[in-house]
Amino acid sequence: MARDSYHHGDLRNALVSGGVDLARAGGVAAVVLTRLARGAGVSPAAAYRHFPGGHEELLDAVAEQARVELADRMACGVTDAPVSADPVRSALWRFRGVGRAYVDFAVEQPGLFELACLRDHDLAHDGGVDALLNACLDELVAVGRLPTGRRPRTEVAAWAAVHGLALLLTSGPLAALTEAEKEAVIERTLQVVGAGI
Amino acid sequence: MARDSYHHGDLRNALVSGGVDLARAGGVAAVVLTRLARGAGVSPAAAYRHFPGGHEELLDAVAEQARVELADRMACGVTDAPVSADPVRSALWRFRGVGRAYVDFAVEQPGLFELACLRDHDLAHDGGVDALLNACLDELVAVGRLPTGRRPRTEVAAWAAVHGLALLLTSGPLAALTEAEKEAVIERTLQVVGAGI
DNA sequence: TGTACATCAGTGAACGCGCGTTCACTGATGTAC
DNA sequence: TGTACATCAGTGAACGCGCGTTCACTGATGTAC
Repeated sequence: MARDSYHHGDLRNALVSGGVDLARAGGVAAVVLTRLARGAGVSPAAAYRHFPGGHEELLDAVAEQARVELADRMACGVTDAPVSADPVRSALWRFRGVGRAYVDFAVEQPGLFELACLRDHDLAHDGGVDALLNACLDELVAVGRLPTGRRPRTEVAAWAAVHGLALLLTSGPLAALTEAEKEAVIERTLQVVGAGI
Repeated sequence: MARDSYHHGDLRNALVSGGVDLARAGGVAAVVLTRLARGAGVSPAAAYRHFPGGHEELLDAVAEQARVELADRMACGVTDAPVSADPVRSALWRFRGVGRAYVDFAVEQPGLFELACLRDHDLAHDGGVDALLNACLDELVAVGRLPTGRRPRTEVAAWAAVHGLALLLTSGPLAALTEAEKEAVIERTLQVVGAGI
């Protein structure tokens, strides 16, 4: 954190990764520019040289990083899914894995998850949440599990279910549930979505 | 708003309903104690006589009111649902109606919806969101549409779907959708949930 | 190879805003006698 | 029926905190000549 020379050398990255740490611990509200600068051993004004847009721009950068971590986690959920001889089963496992990863990330990193949901009004970026989800659904169409006619907007339905579940579990009425109960409601929700598409 | 006598007479109610108005317009962030008192024609300190817990207690009261409005709306969604000769179809329409009302409320009153979701960690209150939803699911069991074994935690799955959808539509990436597209994603989501339970 | 100078990354101190909260005090109300 | 007094609902002014943001200024870096 502290530095030797007058110039920091990599302040922008230091601020973003410090912001991720703050977000991990306390969500959006914890990502305070002043505290962040102090954490990097720098005066508050120094941050403005790297983020001309001030706090908002800094928050966007941290949120983007959070989104990358979420997407990574979801990609793992797909990769690590069991593989069956039956391509339909395999596709369902992957679809399930991507949803499961979304919820798991939210439960394990509620602060980062909150950031990831922030100001993400751009649906078009590749490699993001929706791209991964869409790939799974496309595969379900390809293997014949999901009729083409029902493909449109199915990604929204699936996303809504895991998104809502994530919020109910982290910042909602289900936050007080035991681990076992959380596990059970996650399973049931994924089951309903898997059966309903 | 302005008053004639030195004593207001009904300040507590005036503050709560003023809070609802502010929330309707700007969500939680708009429910500012100072502004609220000014709106009621009263000094800020006066509010503390009716809400010893200060801002937090006031917010709780406003949130409770928002929850009542949401529950009313959901009750209408059940009441106004089409009735069929087939009890299974009727039960499904009512189930669908309750979810639809939840999402509609969120879309039409995003500010109030935000309040309603705030600090509602009490699942046990009757007449609330979960009570209405549970009643619909119990009916689906009664008419034989939902096997008893699958009844547990199904209310969470259904809630999660409409809750997530509501948030994606109001404060999420789907906020920019056209009315027609919103309508379509709501329909598809309700369809998936209805089919999946 | 050294020197002048533009440029860039920092300092540190302070400002300002919004908001929740407090405090000593006052105006009205109602009740005991 | 009137009067003293406790009680309660208000006033208004100010405090304090947290935080984003700004400004004049300084320390380091690198490049032209």
